[in-house]
Amino acid sequence: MTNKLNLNNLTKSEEDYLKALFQLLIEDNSVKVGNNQLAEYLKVSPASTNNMIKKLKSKNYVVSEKYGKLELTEEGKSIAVRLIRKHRLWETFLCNYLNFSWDEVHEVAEQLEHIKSYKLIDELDRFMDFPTKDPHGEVIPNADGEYSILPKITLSSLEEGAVCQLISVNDASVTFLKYVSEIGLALSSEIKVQEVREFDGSIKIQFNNIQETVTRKFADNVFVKVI
Amino acid sequence: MTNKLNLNNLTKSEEDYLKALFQLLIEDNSVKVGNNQLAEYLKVSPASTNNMIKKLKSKNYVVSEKYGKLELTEEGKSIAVRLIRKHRLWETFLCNYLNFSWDEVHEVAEQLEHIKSYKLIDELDRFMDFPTKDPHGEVIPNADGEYSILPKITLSSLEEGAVCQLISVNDASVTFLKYVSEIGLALSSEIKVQEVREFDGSIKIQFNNIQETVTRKFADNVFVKVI
DNA sequence: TAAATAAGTTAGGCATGACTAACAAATTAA
DNA sequence: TTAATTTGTTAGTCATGCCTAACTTATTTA
Repeated sequence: MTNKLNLNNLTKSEEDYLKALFQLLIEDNSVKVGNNQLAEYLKVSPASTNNMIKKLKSKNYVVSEKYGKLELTEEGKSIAVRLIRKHRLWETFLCNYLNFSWDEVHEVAEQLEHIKSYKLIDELDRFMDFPTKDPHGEVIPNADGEYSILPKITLSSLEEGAVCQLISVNDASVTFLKYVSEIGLALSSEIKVQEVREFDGSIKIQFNNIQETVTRKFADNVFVKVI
Repeated sequence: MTNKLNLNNLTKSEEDYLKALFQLLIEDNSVKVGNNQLAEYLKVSPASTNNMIKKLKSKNYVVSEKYGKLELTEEGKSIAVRLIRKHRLWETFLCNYLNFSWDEVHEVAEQLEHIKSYKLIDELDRFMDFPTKDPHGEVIPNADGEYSILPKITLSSLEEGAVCQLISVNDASVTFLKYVSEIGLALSSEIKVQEVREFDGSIKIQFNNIQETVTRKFADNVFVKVI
């Protein structure tokens, strides 16, 4: 178990970098995450990333060799997981209690996840009776930072004829989320891959008696469980 | 009615200064608020305040002449009121739904009031069924920024023999709030001023068959209605 | 009313976290 | 195996918002 007592005097930026790194490294299970990749993910310049990584290394949250790949220390991971927990609990609250829709919660949760108070988030958790998944289907880490990282199978990775169930979607793009709900997809929807077109990677799918053709980019953001 | 469409691109600091100025000017009904007074209230140096006031003047939130008293424009007031609304709604939420006590809410609400989302705060308001007072007895402005500023009579301003009812307390000090609840005072408590001591301004009060002697400083932070 | 005090302002500095431009190292391809 | 490309680093700049020290203007009060 990692240190629970540190009062987390990190800046908003430091937190953003650690969370981004965690999502690239652990959630996306990348073999190598480099400086430029992190910069692109965060939409800042490589120079800014380089600076911040130096700082995070000096604080022992990040480890890397010069010109080498970036890695998180246990401490770094622990901070990132707590941020993810906060983000997902707030998203759940916004959706389930404050009438926010799927696609409206991300931006506000990005702000709320930086509020510093252990009591706040643990009480919010209790208030909602300890939810285990957020509105996008993502697992919410518990107060001890434990959670299962489900292997993320994208819809785009399936072959023709496969039948699957929608378990989560990438929440980072409002337009994507709007599109998902517009065509009628929802968590747990059963999807059949009818045709995969070599030419542009687009996929013809069927669900609830609806047929749709979606792009490769779309299918990359839809995570499924094969059934 | 003031402009509702501005998307409020103010920094946290700018918001803090506007809110502080509002509380000194309007809520405390001060005849004159100067640079140093504002600096002291915010616990920053007069030089910092001077800088920020320049910036807020250039943005038309503040008006003042060189070496003159500070004043808020309508726009400035409107922003401050919205911050106060957010602060008090969050305090109410923390107390009534998340098991926070009187003295724990202020610090977290100071963070939450800077979250930028009209929907968030209006939905929170609706969720709690439009409360009109926060846990410390302060009036919560409505979504249009309207609210009554009750004349604040401090316990310290009363004379011997006066009987009054506690309507609100200054929420800025944790130690003060702890003390208030420890001695058994609560909102609506009926208080009788038994003795005012010239020497040090301390006051002997009686409430719920309890007798207590409180300091002048304490009595300055307790707001009452004479009955 | 002149000196003392209080209040307000300016100048210059520092930390954070962005940026661009220039350069160095590593990787990939010809 | 060298050249091209990608990736990473460094140097220098800028805005924000804080600071101290020095200075100016206003207000008191002796």
